[in-house]
Amino acid sequence: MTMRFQQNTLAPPAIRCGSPQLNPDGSSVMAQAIPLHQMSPLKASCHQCSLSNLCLPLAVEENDLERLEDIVQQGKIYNRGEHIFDQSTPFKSCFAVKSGSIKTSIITEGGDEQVTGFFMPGELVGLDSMSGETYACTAKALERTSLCEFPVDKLEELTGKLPELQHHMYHLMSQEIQNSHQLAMLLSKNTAEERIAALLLSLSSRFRRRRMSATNFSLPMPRNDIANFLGLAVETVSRVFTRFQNQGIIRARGREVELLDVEALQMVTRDFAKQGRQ
Amino acid sequence: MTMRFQQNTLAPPAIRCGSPQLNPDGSSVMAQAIPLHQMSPLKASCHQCSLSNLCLPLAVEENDLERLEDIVQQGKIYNRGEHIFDQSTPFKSCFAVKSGSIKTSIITEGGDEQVTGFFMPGELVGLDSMSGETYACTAKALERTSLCEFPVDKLEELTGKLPELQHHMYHLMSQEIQNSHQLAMLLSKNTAEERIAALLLSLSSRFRRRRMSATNFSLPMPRNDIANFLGLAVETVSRVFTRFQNQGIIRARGREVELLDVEALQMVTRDFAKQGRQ
DNA sequence: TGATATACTTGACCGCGATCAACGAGTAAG
DNA sequence: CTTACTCGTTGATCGCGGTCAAGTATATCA
Repeated sequence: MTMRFQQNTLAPPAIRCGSPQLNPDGSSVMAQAIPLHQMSPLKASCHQCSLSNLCLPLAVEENDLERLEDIVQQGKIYNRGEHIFDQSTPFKSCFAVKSGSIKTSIITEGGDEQVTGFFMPGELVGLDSMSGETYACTAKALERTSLCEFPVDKLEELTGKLPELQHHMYHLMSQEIQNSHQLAMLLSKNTAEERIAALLLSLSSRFRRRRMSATNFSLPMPRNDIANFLGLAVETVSRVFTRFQNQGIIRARGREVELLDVEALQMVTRDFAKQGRQ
Repeated sequence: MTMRFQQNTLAPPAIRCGSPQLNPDGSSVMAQAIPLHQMSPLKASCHQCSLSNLCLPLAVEENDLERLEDIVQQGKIYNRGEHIFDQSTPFKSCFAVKSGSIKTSIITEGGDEQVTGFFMPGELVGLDSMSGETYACTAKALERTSLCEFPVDKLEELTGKLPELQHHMYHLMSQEIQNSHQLAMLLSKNTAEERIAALLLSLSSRFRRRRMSATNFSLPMPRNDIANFLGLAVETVSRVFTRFQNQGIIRARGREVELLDVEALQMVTRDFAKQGRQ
């Protein structure tokens, strides 16, 4: 019983061998429909969560789901721009994004920032922090965002009892490493156009996973964060966006993006320019 | 009882808060002294291994060490340049470096390579592969290298029973993520000189951890791999090495390196050029 | 309605580092 | 010894993308 769930990947689906497999049961209820300020101290209900096939419950038997619900604190709401934790916050919990989106970044003592990831509903934040007393990065809500909190001590205890869950944790962390390697690859080998194309495709496939439009979505993050994440200047990001637009590959107005020619985007990411050489 | 072990980090010690803590018992037996072709089907002896305070045994009680020894296949020897696994090899095991060193890299379908890490004695390879059917990268011995093999199915089973070991696995994987983030940061923000200084300091601290000279060592990898890892051209690496040499910061002849002025190297990594601005 | 940010775009310039090319040095095989 | 190879160094040129600068939305708030 091997469950696969690709979290937060940058690699275009075609490259990442075996593109994201979706459980073919369409849960139709959208996560966004959560009533505001649902500060319910009531018991969490992973059972009813529309993301249960993406999030941690994915790896938990129906019978054991209750044990996961016992440890999770559900539904904390963060406003746009709000800090969730930073490098000086004592590490206590991992967070699953329920709705909205967040960014994580490392901030050096020199003051400059490196965005290390964007996290969208169903994805788990904080896996990079499981080796220290404080969080290894800073997390900020990119929009109004709802998070489920998993205290790590409880979580570790539970994974010790549920082999499937433990396996899934290894799985997720391993994938986080792979994503980061992909990012490194992107940063060291690829042009500005290739990087941006890769990001757009990554976002696209992550929207698709949530059964939303894969070609028509709005970017959760400002150009600024895109630039930082991809190791570019904001101006360059802007230029590439307009270049893509002029080529008819995308249509972008502000954060609203429409992918007009996904194939073309994929062509950009694969190194067709370099193919002649090797 | 929290054990800390920094594996394979790129961040200069001063940045990485709380520099690597060493268990103050100096085990003097060198790992290199392993007789060639010791294909011993005999039981492994983590007890006697000089790296037991760096490697997985670090997180296992004296009493339980035997259970770890039960699952490990010890002492496989690989020659310089020899493949250990690649992206098409079915994922089966993680490997601990016993002596020598290896590099891991991703190779795209386009044929170009991105070196994702160098692994030295006491460090665990394969953590990025725990989410797929095959390894996520390609591993190659940089020199004559001896590895201990941990079959993952057995390992997962064991970590389910030994909470300390499970915790340590999370710890290591988390650190792998952090390292990769540090690399991404380096690649997207830092100049050639800063990247190379960071690598030299990283290697230095990893040699120190093994109680070897932190200022006088020989690079396990060719310039080629350094360049690839740091997202630079070989020529640039060469130029920076000679520049550092002319500045009296290092002395390098071939792979033999001597760090003459560690402080200066640290100065290079911190962004003193940028300090005026922010 | 205005004012003050913040986000995004576009243009002009220039520097770091890639690229191309040649060369030196060490090693192995004949 | 030559030949062929890999590895490392150094020089000359050029282009991508960073930087600086100005201008244009789009917000938020008094």
